[in-house]
Amino acid sequence: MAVTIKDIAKIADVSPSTVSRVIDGNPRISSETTEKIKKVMQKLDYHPNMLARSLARKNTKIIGTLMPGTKENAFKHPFFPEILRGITSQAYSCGYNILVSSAATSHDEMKIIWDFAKNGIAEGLILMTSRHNDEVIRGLLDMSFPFVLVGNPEGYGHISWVDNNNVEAGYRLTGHFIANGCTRIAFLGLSDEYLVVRDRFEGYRQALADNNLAYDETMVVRGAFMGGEGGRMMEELLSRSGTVTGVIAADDYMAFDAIRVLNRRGIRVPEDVLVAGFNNTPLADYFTPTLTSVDINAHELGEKAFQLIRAEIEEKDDTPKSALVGINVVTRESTKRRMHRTCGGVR
Amino acid sequence: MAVTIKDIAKIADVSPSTVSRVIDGNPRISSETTEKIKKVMQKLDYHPNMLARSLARKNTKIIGTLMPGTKENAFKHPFFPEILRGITSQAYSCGYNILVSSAATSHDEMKIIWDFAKNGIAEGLILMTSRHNDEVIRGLLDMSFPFVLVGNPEGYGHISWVDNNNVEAGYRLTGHFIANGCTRIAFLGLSDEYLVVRDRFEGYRQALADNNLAYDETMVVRGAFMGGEGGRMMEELLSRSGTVTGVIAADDYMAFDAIRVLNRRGIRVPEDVLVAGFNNTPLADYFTPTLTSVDINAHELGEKAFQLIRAEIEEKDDTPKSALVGINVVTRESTKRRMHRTCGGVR
DNA sequence: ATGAATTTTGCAAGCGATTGCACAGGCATA
DNA sequence: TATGCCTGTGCAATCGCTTGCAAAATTCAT
Repeated sequence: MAVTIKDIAKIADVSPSTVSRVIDGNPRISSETTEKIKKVMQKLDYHPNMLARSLARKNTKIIGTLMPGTKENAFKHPFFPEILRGITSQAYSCGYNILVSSAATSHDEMKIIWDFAKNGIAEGLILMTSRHNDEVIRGLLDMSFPFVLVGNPEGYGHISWVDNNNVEAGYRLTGHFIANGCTRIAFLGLSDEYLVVRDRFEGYRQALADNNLAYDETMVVRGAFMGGEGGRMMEELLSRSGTVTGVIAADDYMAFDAIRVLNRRGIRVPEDVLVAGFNNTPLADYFTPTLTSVDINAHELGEKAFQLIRAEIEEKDDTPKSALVGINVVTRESTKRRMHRTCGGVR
Repeated sequence: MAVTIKDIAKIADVSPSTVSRVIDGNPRISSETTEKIKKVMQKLDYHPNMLARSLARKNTKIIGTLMPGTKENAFKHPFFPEILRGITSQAYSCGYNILVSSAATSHDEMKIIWDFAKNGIAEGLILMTSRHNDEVIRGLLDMSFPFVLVGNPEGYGHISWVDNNNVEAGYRLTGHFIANGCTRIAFLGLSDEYLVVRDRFEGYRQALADNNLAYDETMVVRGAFMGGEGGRMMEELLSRSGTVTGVIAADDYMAFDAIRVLNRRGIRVPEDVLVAGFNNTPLADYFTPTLTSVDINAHELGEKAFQLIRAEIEEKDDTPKSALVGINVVTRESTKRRMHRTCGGVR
């Protein structure tokens, strides 16, 4: 088989323990023997067997991750992969490895998490599925298995998490509309399903309030976060009575759909109505008009998540930590106010 | 610590070997003892330690994967994550786990692969970065470490791979144009960097030939596969002399850029020119006009890749295997021929 | 030269499983 | 009763590496 620590020991004429200590960089080994052993390792292209090492040391330097399964068609949203990239890049520079899995059903999801936690292969978990079985979280908590949630921790008690400040995101995007002279701003896609949306909406309300704009329920349309309801919602909005000069959609794709409906009715964006979304999908740059959106810095979300879990594992400090990752409002054509007149609006 | 096989053995009043055999489903254990042991395992919520098991069995049921690093800004392209999903879904149903890593530099990339292969943690590798150091492949081959390449294997000798038939993809897409009455079809984005592109181009040429259309070099514009050169290429094409009635871009994003240039010049798609791309990004459905594109079935690519590597590992048959994954031409507005007149064309 | 103090190294017992082989019973056959 | 053959279990070595503790080698002071 492959070359083992014993082979090295034999050839270098020392004991395996000594070799082991050299691998570990233990200062108790004289520099001569260290040199000698290193040379042998080099020559034989020796790589320590991680499994054996992990077994003996009781640490694997492996973190498990669960990506959203098919149902959430979340992979249409490039931020999950981007989070994953953030995780792996940090992991790499810290000498960790990342185990990924994805499950179609929530039952499988739970099974995977459970295995990761129980079979000793992962030392910690990063959870990035949007909704979790409470049971899973409680289970992990009970066995005090380290994990961090990417997303809003609300309702899960005292756990570690990283997230954007979505209230701020909503607030700042709305502020951008207001700064552009919009006063009749609609919100598309409110739902109870995702906390992100609720928070973004909350930011929207706060911004209105802080700018002395009345909150108008007829400007809010409810609908699923994902699932292509944007068009329907926009139509519903238009069928109502009030004037609309701006539309904030809970997600970029929703905004795209909304814009298409507007165009179909001869309403121009941004000339007549300003529109923006969230998540800053690559699409936003290619759509016509290019879409103003809030970037959530997914890569950083992943990096932070990894840092948190690593800290928890290595420092054996299990008091929950958390981190907020900043957002950027990326302004593009869809909210570019014409200078020569105030925003027109429709109806 | 966690409960071990010995604990189970002690409580069930049998030896660890017997427990081990029950875990393994060994038929030599009587059904009574099996039952008894299973009950104990259940009660203590026992999960075998994968590390120990792997060490003893010399198999880990772990496959390593390398995702493209930042540079290739490949994550803009959702097919990489989609391939990964394909891999993980298959892996899950076969009881395997997937280790992912990503590297920024090709040096790091190589180091990762090397580690995966040498430290005994992965039994096989799925390579999905577009270009590899030949050195890596040769190294893997030399140590006869199982791996499969997602992409064109050309130039690597006799190895396992899965890929689309990109020649066919180009052929069929071009055929679609021709069937719609286009005869002056341009190809945007030819380059030597990626074999995919070369193959797609080859298909384009074959389709022209098979339909008795002359191949015209002035209809081909070279340019980088990724990197936003689509606009520039389209302009270059327009600055040339010939009539153009159709544009095939080597990639969707290129096509989007091209369409924008066309629109800016008052040339309408599809009324004046038909346009299509490859890869069927989600964007294709949202762009105006919606874009005809070739879907590469990334998910299936991933599934197949996993199946291949698994077969190679478990059957210990290291004769290289390969699989082609079918493609679909998804026709959308951008190539929808107006019925009342033939395709106009420009210049 | 001698004993103490300090390095430097080796022994051997794990880590938690697997597995070839031996062994204990039970049963049928001679 | 002895022999042979199953069937079901257990022993103990093994996988490759780590680590507490003790032994050996070296250094230093006296």
